[in-house]
Amino acid sequence: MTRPTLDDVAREAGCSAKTVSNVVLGRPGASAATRARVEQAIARLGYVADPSGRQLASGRTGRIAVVVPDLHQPYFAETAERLILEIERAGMSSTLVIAGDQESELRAVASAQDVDGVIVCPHWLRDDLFDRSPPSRPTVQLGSGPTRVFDRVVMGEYEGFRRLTSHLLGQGRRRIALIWTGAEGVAPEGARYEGYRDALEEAGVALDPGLIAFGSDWDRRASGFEAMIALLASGRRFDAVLCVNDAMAIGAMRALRMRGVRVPGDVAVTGFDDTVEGAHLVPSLTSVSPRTGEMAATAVRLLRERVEGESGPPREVLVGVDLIVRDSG
Amino acid sequence: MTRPTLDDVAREAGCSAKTVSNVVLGRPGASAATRARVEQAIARLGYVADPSGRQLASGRTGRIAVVVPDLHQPYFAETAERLILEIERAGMSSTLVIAGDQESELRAVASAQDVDGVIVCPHWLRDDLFDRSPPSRPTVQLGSGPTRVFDRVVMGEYEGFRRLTSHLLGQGRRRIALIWTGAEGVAPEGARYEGYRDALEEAGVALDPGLIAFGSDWDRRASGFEAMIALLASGRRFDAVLCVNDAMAIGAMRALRMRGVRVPGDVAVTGFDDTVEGAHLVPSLTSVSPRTGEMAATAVRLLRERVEGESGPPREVLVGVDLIVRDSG
DNA sequence: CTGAAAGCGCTTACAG
DNA sequence: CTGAAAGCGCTTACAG
Repeated sequence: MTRPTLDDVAREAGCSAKTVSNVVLGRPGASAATRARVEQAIARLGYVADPSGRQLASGRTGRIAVVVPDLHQPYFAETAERLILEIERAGMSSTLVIAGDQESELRAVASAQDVDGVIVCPHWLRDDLFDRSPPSRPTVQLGSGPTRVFDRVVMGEYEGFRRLTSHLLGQGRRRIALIWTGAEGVAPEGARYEGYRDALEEAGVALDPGLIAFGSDWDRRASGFEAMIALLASGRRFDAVLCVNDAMAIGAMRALRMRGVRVPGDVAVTGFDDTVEGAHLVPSLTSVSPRTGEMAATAVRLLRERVEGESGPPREVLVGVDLIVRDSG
Repeated sequence: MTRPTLDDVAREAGCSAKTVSNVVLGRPGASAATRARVEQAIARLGYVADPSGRQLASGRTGRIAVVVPDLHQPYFAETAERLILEIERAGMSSTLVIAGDQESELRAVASAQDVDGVIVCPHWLRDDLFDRSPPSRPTVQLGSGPTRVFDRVVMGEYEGFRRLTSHLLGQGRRRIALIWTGAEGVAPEGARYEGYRDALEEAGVALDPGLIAFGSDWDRRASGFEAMIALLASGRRFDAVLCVNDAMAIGAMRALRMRGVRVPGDVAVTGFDDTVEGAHLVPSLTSVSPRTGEMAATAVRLLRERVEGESGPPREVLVGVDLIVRDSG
């Protein structure tokens, strides 16, 4: 009553193990008649290939590691879900690594074990970390980040922020605040910021640095709340606020509601990520949707190519975004 | 420049592979001197054991499958996160399976491959499904569900609902509605319902079946919304609503806000699960916290015992809950 | 198109 | 306390 092995099937079918292996792997090298005999034997014995033997012999695990900083923030949960389903669709399995700090995030990439490759949604990684501990497996990065050593799938952050800003300007709003992640006083930079800046410039509206508020990002919702409280306390007037992501927008809306500011009447609020949570808020959150399905599929494709031996320099694929106008602005 | 193997280490240390294996596995059977030589050799060569060889030889993968219906509902995302971190703490790795329908949920349990055991948060499973396809690996169930074939870790659902109901009664509320999951007209049953019923009975308040509203549960938030719209449309008076979980409470609050009903002034609202999302709502959601950390740790412990050979009938561990009173009721 | 044999990198009785 | 050998269940050149 022990599990049947490849040899059992071979004996049952009257052929060699090699032939059974060929049939199981769907390879050529088996006449139709032999193939049929093997398939019958497999069905009769209820044979299922043992992954351990296969892994040891082939050097492939058929498994991909997905690395995210956490699962309690909707963006990462939804991204992980997309990736896992996409990996399964590709006939592989996955292992989800939750890397809650820089050390574990680095280890997940530099010491990946028991997987053919890694897809990482980075939070703390920087290029220089890999000088001493290079990735142990082919690695693809999903989402923005400061690293340039892997293949990258990036979302249209510039495009998204530019379109959000233009959309608010189109409503006649002129005092458009920005809720940003990072230390107070460190000037914003990067694609999202440039999209905001360029849209204002195009409309001839001066960018007021006093309208930029910072959240510390230990928790996205909490830091959006914190940033908005600070912005309100500053006494500056504003009629819209662009938040760097949905989670911070949710925190910001909470602060506005507590202070009795009406959304979108007094202030329009926008997010970025198009999370389910934002869609269910009242008022529902205007946001930018990053086409996460396409991003996940692209990340899996790039990684599989690397696993198959693709060398060459790091590649970058830019995936488009969609503006999702809802009730908040 | 190929990876060093156990034999390389043995040669370097001047001993047999078996001894190296003993040292790596932290087993007795190696003098202090030998152990030191082996450890030096390991460090010198940068040896890391290959999981494939280990798996094939030992019959153990060191990996546990975690099965959830999805990751975009906060309860499942947070539960998966807890489990994965707990599994890692136990020195094992995990593979997260997202089973979006009954067939894949059953397959994840009945045809688990390449793992030592399975922890499932069931959504569609029923006992009779396992008559024909029994679990292929030791399996533990986390959360309530209609199955009795595995070890189960269940939360204090009865206690939680009873305490929530008593809490609302203590505020003087008497018309306490219930937002439930399931088909219209199918009488509610189970621990949560009994907690509600018994608390009302204890207070001498008659249970009004007209105050029970049903959501179809294809999406929790959406079905909470749907159920509340129907309840409001029924014209029945109520001053509180107990929702079967946080996600449905979030949908219900959205409906109340849309209709201009004040929370908690006109109607108190409570959830169940204590999700981060509920805590960030305005007004923040009163809920019951299931001690998810303890549940996850218990599930992992039970499963490891089964993997180690524990036989015996299915066990059940009841984990307590905490009442979390916030602003919504 | 198919076979017999070697080998992937470990662990595990079996000896001593 | 340690060694030599067999074996886990596959795949992969090598032959024919």
